[in-house]
Amino acid sequence: MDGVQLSRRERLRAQTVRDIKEIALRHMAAGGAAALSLRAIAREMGMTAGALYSYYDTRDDLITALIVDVYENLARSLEAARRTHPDDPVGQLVAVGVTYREWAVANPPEFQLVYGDPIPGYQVPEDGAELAAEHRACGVLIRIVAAAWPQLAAARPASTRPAPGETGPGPRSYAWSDFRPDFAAMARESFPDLPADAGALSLRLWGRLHGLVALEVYGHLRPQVNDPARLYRDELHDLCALLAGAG
Amino acid sequence: MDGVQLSRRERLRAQTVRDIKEIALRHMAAGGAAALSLRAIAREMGMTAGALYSYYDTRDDLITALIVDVYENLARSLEAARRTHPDDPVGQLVAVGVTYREWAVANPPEFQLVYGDPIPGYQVPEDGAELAAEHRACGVLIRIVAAAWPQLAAARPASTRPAPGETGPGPRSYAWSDFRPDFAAMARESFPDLPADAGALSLRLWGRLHGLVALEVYGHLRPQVNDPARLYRDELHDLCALLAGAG
DNA sequence: TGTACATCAGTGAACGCGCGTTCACTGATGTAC
DNA sequence: TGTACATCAGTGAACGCGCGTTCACTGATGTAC
Repeated sequence: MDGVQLSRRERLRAQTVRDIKEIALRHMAAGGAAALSLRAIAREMGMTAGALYSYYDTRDDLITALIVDVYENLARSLEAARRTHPDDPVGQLVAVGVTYREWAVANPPEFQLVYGDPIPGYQVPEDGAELAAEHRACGVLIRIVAAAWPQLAAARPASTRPAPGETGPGPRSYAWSDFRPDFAAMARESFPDLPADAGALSLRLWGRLHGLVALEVYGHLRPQVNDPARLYRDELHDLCALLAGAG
Repeated sequence: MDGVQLSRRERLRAQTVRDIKEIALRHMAAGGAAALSLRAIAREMGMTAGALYSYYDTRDDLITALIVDVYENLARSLEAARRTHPDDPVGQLVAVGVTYREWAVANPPEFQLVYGDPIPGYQVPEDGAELAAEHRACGVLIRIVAAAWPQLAAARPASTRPAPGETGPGPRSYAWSDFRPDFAAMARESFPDLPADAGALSLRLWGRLHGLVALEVYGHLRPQVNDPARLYRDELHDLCALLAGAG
């Protein structure tokens, strides 16, 4: 596949790693992220629990590998969705939004793992691997906002919608110093001239996508509405109005 | 307090129940909802694990009691916030939104318990107590939307913002049959003439409030932005534009 | 091609731990006369 | 006011369970000559 010749042993090993991860995610689907158990995985693989220690030094190492994997799959899906609408930020946002929801609904354990409760006893590794993976997923929205920004800036003087009525003065502008250095660096690396307001807008868009999706995945929408997807579609629709600069 | 004379035994018992719940919530703050353990609670209370069985028949009973408690505290807080701005739906929405975030940020374990991962092994009771409690919290938003609806309906012909550009035709209207009977009943009990579109709008507003709050509570905003509260404030601001009918 | 050696995935048993739950019991609190 | 009895919160020990991790080992796969 990737041109590197693998020995029989290496191929088996890679396959076993894939199996371990796949089973781990499946188990989480049933019992939540806290139900991730080395012994249970080994049992389903027909191995001894101790055997897993030739693949991961510790339970936390497995969890970290899963989390990084999940972020990367998500980022890949979102980026693919974005690319289906070249030169059309609004279309991109709809595609990414729909993909975000569909991914979450189709893979609840993955969603829980990265956006849900922290796993009891799990320590986030200090090498920042998780953070980098998360930023990659977030970068998709930044690219969309960056593409839309010229029109947006032209359509309205301030960077966000002006204040209606009695809710006080409109929001002030952001500066890049309002963001963490890692995040600012990630955004400005690809788009050196991007204003900080675009970063803020990206995060807010992320929040809007996330809200209904999180509620649905955790079962807080189904007891109320028959078709959560429709609600989400309507929401995406309004959200595009914000991006299109059409008031 | 409530006029009923309690025996010494009954007072002690009520106090113990309060202690149990308080300790349980505190433990969840440290280890997530999965870290809730009868033995750990008993240990901190200076009791034997078995002693807890004079208060709750089973671990799940304790969890149910906690969940209902949390929903009721939340609903009380939100309703109090709403009442600080009589006859001003936009002000109410801001107050409720701010309160929702502040409650979540101040009480992560409570937030996790009701909006986070399901607890491993926990079975939702069939008496619907949880659902009723959740509807109570949701009802606050419905009351706000209901109060704002006359102006909203006057400001725009369709119930939601018209479609900008190429995102297809605008959203269709909702009917109450699009919602679950319990939810529809809850909404129409207080507001018999409320159109179904108002129910949809309430849920969407809830989603918007929830998105940034969930991201923040689970640590997905702090690595990016210095002041998540400001982002949320800006978001609330736009959200009010939607409610005020000002396009 | 065959032999000697190194690698290493996996075994099986053990470790110490915390868990929810049950059960016979003790002893203080409350009640009826 | 005192006595006899009922209630019931809490004890302490035990149950069977699953967990992460370690360790000496076996035996198949791979490598060097």
